[in-house]
Parts: sequence; C-alpha cells; structure tokens
Amino acid sequence: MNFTIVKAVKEGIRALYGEDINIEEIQVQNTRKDIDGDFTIVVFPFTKYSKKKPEDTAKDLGIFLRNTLEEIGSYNIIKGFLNLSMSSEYWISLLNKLAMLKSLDINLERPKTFMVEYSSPNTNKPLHLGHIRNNLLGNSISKLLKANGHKVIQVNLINDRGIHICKSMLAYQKWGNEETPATKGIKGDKFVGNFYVKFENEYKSQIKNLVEQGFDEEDAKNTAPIIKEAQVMLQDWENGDERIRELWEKMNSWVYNGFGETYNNLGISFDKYYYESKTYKIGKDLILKGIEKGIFFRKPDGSVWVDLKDEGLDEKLLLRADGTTVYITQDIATAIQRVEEFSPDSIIYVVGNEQRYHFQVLSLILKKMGYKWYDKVMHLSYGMVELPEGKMKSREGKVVDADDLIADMLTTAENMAKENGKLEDLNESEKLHIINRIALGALKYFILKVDPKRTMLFNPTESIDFNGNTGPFIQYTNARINSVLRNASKLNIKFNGKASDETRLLKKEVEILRLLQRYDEIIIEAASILDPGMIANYCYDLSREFNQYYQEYSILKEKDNKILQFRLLLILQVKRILEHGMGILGIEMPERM
RNA sequence: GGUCCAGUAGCUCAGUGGAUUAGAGCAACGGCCUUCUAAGCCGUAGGUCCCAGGUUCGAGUCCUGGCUGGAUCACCA
Repeated sequence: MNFTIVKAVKEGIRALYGEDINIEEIQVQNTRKDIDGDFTIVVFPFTKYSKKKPEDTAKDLGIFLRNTLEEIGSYNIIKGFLNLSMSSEYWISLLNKLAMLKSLDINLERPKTFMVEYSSPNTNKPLHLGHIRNNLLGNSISKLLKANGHKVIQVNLINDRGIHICKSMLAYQKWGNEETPATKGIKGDKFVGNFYVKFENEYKSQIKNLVEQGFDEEDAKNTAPIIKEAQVMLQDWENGDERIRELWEKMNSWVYNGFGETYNNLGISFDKYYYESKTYKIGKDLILKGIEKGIFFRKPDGSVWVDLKDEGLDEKLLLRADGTTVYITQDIATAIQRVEEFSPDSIIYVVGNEQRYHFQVLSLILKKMGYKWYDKVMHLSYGMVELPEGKMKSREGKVVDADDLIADMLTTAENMAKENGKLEDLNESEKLHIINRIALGALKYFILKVDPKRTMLFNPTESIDFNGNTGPFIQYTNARINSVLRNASKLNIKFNGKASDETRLLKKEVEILRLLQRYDEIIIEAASILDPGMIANYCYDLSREFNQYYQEYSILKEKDNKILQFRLLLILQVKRILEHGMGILGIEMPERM
C-alpha cells in the first residue's frame, strides 16, 4: 500500500503542479496513534513546487488522492501533514488476504544462504548468562533469516583445544582422584569447570609466592611452575601424546553431555559442529604456506606474524614461537573450509563485541591471502551482559550460571502460577509443560527484546518480570485468544473464516489491522539490521492492542453474525502473527495459562 | 593515547530512511473481576533525550567538539 500511495503522490504532483519529482522526496509514514488516519504524507517538501502554504498543498493533494485511490476513505490535514484514512473495505480485504496466506514467511525469488556461527563455547567452563545471550541471539537470527526466505546453516565451533583446556586437564590430573561427573553427581561441564577454577587458584597462589620472593608480576606469571606444566601439556597434546589425548577426549565428552543438556533446555540445535582440534592444523599449514608466499613473516624467535599496518592495524601473531597455534589460526582455516563446502553468501559470526578487532583482522588476513570473499565474513557484535556490580568474570566466579538461571525461572514461573491460581485443574505433566514454556519465554524475551549491540544489565535480585513488556504477557494474550476460540466452538458458533465487506469496523479494530499490515515490513527490517528486538517490540505492541480491544468489546456476545465472523478472523490472525513472531524469538506459546 | 560502542523518566528499555504534543514496562499512588482467562485493562505522577555549538522551515535522530561509562589495541580465547 505504501508504494501505491507514493506512486499516486508522484502522479498528483505532476497533475497539480506540473513537476516530475523524485520518489525519494515522498515520505509516507504510519500515522501517529493519537491522530486520525492510517498513512501520513509529509507535504513540506512539495511546497516548493506548489508555491502554496503547506495546508493548501495538502488539501490539493488530499482531493487528488481521494479521487485517484479508491482505498482511501477520508483524509484530514494537520499542519503540513496529510493524514489518509483507508476505507473499511480496504482493511477487510487486507484481513482476508492475510488469512489466505499459507505462510507468514517472506517468499523470495532468490534466497541467499547464510551461515550463522554462534555459541562457540570453550570446553573448560560451564555456560553463563553471557552465553545465553549469544545462544538466543544466534538461534533467533537464524530463524529470522529463515522467515525472510533465506537458507540458513547453523553452526557451532567448539573451542576444544588450547591452553585453557590444558589447565583443567592438568588440575584433574593433579587433584581429580579418578572422580567423574557420575560419581560426583554433577553435570559434566560443571565438573570440568571446577578443575579449571582449581587451576586458576593454584596459579594465583604460585604467582603470589613468586612476587613475595622478589619476582616482578610479569615474570611470575610466565615462570610459575603450574603454567609451565600446562604449556608442556599443550605441546604434548599437539604432538599427539596418547595419554593426554585420552584424558582430553574423556573430559571433553563430559563437557559435551553437560552442554547438550543446556542447549536442550534452551531449545537450541545446530546443523553442523566444527571442532578447533580438527582445523587448527590446516590453519597452521596455511600459515606456513603463507610465509613462503611472503604474505606472513617470521620473527627471529620463530613466531609468525602478519603485518596489517597498510590496513591501519598493527602486526598480529599467527603462530607462537613454540609453533603452537592461536585462536585466529583455526578461524582462518574454518572460514576457508566453510566457503568451499557451502559457498554461503555470508558467514555471520555471533560473537561478543570484545572481539571486534579479531574479526576485523580475520577478514583482512583472508583478503591478504587472496580470497575475494573476505568481505562475506560478518561479525554480529553484541554487547555484554553486565551485573549491577559490573562485568561477569568467570575466573573470579562472578557469573550468573546458565543452568541456575533456567532453574530459577522455572521456580518463579511455578510460584506465579500458584499465586494467580492458574493451572490448578491440570495434571503434573501438563502443568510442567506450560510452566516450562512460560519460564523460558520470560527469559528469552527478556534477553532478546534488547537491541543486540547494547550492553545490557541483568539484576539477579530483581528477578525477571512476568508482567508488562514480557514474554509471558504475549503468551497470555495468545492464551486468551485460544480461550475465546475454544468457547466459540463450545457455543457451536460456525466459523466461516472470511470477513464480509459490509462489516462496520471499530477504531480499535482498524488499529489492530494497521499493525497486522506492518508485520512483513517488520520482519524484513529486523533481518536487515539483525535485530530480533524489533520483533519482540512489535509482538508487544500487538498484544497490547489486542488486550485493550478484548477488555472493551466482547467477541462472542456479538449478535451480528457478520461482525462476529470478522472478529473471530481478526483474533485468529493476531494469534497467528504472535505465534510466528515469538517463534522467531524461539519462544513457544502455551495453549493456555 | 588510537579505534569502536553507548548515554532518553528513580530503574530496565523502545523510539534505526529528520516531521504533528518523546513512548512502554517496572517501582509509587488511585480505580475495574455475578460479563469471552485480572499474568489483564483504565487513570495519576514522573523528562534539560549527557553538555555546547552547527546544518535545517523542522533535530532524541544528521555534523563538529567536549564530558561520562564500556570494549579493544596480547606469544588470552
């Protein structure tokens, strides 16, 4: 419709003032809520053609548009703004068209292929709230792109090797006593994470001792015996030492079991896993070849670097002096592998904003290596989740653990249901199912409604809300609609799934239709800036509109069958869009609550 | 110090092609359940949109400078 109006305005300016204007000059916006109208045209830019006051120009244009477009019912003018109100026939046909759509996904002639990498955990510590934001964002972005008609490959790159893993392995060797997650009765990732903490504690106390003996801080960090041992272990690992490899595989499998449980709870899955341990060698070879080609250079100590000064950056390390690889080494290899295997149009890395520099460097190195697709590497850089006392630090144990948080949400959801006297007539498993959806809905919505690039604050003492602009509010709206539809069938109301042209519409109904009309626009825009928050806020607005409508007017008590049919169709479409939108956020709707 | 990001109500956040009187939720206060689910609805109160300039008929939005907070510039990942 938007475009139809723009075209008509262009014609109008030509007919009225004889000027052929650029369509960029024509601004058609959605009319503000408190003003009558559906679309607003800003007429200020046209006054230079009309040589008239804005009000008079708007009047000319209003008359012209009303005569040209039958969809326009009426118009009004406020200052330099021409507000158009569409006819009720227009809205009803819009609703009927929407109802006939098989899918709310955008239909694209030429879908693109996106690879979305997210989660990418280290196998030395359990997941925390920051990872939750990452996982939810990655998952939701993938769904958002799919809803836009694209093909999406969701991948997870497991950082399963490196000095950090050796730290927990070493601690296990020293203090593990052959315990396992099973004998201890705790989740595998937690079990391994504990040993990582044990290492860090021992490391810290060794540094402290050395400093007391007169070493300076840097020296102490480098010469502490335990870090030396870990470095040796990393070399042994790279050399394929069997005992080390065995331990490594055992501990990693514990971690994967633990992560699997958390992913499962969050409703997240991947199409493909990449393991750093399998790609780092390819990366190393590529670097060595790069030296021969003169792309990279070796320093006297044997370490390998790339010089990015001509790109405005610094030198960057690619291989350590002892020949072991760093993070970026395998990222280079993985990117190349992915392009060869899937030739995606874009690889989106969902990684925290602290790694901006890293991905800038990655892309530039690929460019230097001669890969023309270097600009397909896209970093979706999201903000940290902070606690009231500041950033979360896993080494200091100042984190909100992912599993604990999910468990807390479940308890809260259960208490809320009890308090409100809900779900009492259901059996345990039904109750659990619904509570689970509500708890996760609250958590997911809380995280995803915030613009990804913003640093967000989480206050654990003020637990996540279930009222207001929240997931449960939207789920509740949907549950109410379900209830109306159930009652309709109990009352033997025959629903014919079509609205009649002759239905008279309430103002509130038009407001809802206006929102429904914008849904595809919202999906497209949200995808273009990779912000699921837009979807969340849209669903909230729509839910609010519906609740106001619901409170003020009765659907099922309506005597006029035409109106009743219209209302049923309207709320069914609201439900459909809410489900679709929340689905993009990875939030499932309970049938009732 | 360089680069990047952010600063909107007491708190958490919308406002993303400049446009009509800057919006929600939470917290506070006051109303609405014999009427389709009150996890809801209505109302009251709450603002120097960090500051100063500039562009514009018009700036929370664009530009410049500054202030504050965060990230980053590692043989960490």
